Amino acid sequence: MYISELHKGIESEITVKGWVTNSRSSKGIEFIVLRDGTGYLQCVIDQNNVGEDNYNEAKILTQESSVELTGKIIENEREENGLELLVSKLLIVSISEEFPITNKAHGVEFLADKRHLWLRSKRQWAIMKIRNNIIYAIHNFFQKEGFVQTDAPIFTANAAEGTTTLFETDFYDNPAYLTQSGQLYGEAMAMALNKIYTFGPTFRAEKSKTRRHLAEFWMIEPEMAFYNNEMNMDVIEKFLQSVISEVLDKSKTELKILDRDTALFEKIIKNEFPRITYTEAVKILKGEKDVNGKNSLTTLEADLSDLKSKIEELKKDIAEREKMVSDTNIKKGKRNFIKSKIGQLKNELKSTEEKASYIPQWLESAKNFEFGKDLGGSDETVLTRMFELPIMVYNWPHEIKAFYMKRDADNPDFAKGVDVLAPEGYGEIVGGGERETNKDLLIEKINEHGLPMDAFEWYLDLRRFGSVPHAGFGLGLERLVSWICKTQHIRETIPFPRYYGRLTP
RNA sequence: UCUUCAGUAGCUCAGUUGGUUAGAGCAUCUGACUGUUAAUCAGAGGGUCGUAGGUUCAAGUCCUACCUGAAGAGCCA
Repeated sequence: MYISELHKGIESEITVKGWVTNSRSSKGIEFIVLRDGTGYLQCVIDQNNVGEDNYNEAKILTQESSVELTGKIIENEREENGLELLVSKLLIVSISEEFPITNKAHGVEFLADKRHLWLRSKRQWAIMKIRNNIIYAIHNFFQKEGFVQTDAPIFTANAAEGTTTLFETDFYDNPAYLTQSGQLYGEAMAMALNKIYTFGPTFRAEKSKTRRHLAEFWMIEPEMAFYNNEMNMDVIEKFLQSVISEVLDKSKTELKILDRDTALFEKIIKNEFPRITYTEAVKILKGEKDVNGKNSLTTLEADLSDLKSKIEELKKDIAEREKMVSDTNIKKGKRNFIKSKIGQLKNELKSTEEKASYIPQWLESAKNFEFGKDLGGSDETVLTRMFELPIMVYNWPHEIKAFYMKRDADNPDFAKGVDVLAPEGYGEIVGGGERETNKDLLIEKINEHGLPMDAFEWYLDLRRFGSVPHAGFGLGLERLVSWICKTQHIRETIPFPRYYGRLTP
């Protein structure tokens, strides 16, 4: 029986198969926390119940040893899931060698090296389950809305946007690149199937070293025929609300394990997202325009002074606890507990100081933002800080957007693109817009970007044969997972992350 | 690519102004304990201080270069 189904078997005799994730012992009694991939369960091995042979076997169980345990399921309020297994029989499947990942703290590099084992830990388990639910919710939404899922190729002859670095491979003695977007192919398929979406891996060879970047990530790219950018934004909003609402519903346990506050999500699924133009966004960023009485520059300054007082508090707290540790009368266990708390506080202090040190730079960068430029990571953080919900920034200067973005006839300097910025500093999770339908403008743009025209002949065909207005967007799956799970780094959101400097395991 | 910080036991870290034989917790092993929740208690083993040079009577500690990692910027989803 799977641990997730045990509530059906209370008071009955069942067998669970899994791995020992933690064990504690006392004389004549062993407590084992078993995980089977579907959940966690405390199992009690009492010498009086299992007999001496089984009990002696239980004593040699190491972390991650695999076992089959038979016994009676009983209710126990002290446990997280309210259940406990009174073991009557123990069968060892395999005794594990010393497991490198313990229940204590580990550094990021060590965990990344041991990713294949790290995935077994509770937090990673919860993230992977949420990732799965997000993927399911995405398909669910599009399928219900009548979209057809199609696939774009991974090998491509050239760049879609030309600006970013590509991974080059050898394709039968010719250079080929790993795709950085399936969008152009999505457009072709939308002309054949109307509303479509692609769901596949994409690759960017940028040497980005931030907590928001991966070299290999999964992207969802819907494309809709006969849609303009306003309709596109409506879809994005409905889509994100639908996914979040489904995750809220299905991933309660996992969100709790991650200690994720879901109040924000409740608001998101009930309220329209603010839509602001790039021009407005710049004004807000520079502090020239307030949002609900809030000014970006003063908000940032207030954040800074909050951080500073937090730093003082932490320092005081640490000093007090260090005094407690130096007391010789204190019990060893208590002292270790305080020591580990001090370690935690020191880490918190370090990251708070780091954060505080960046704010003045962010302030400068916000104040001096040059109209016409793309929003940087810090600008996005400042901007989203002004709103509670995700925000949609639309109508961007056409020069900083891709060649296929539709020019706004009323404001020729702008293109009908839209970016969705996630709250809490998670940045851009969606980028999209309406596509250019004017073939001559497209040709002009392709030349401007210095792209090889012959590689885009097929794309221009889409404008030659029954061209229609159409729009779409791209969602970075890992960015969404990262935000929903509130992870420290995007590398926790994919089973085996690939990023600058990381190719194994 | 740039800026800042870091690299000491299997893991997480401490190591004061350069000064005796390099320290703790966890993990491992041995023992104690009949309801533990990161269990606790007693004991044991475990080190090329990232690498290479240099300064010095003396370097984990100071200097230089390189390697690796982290955070941020740039670029982006």
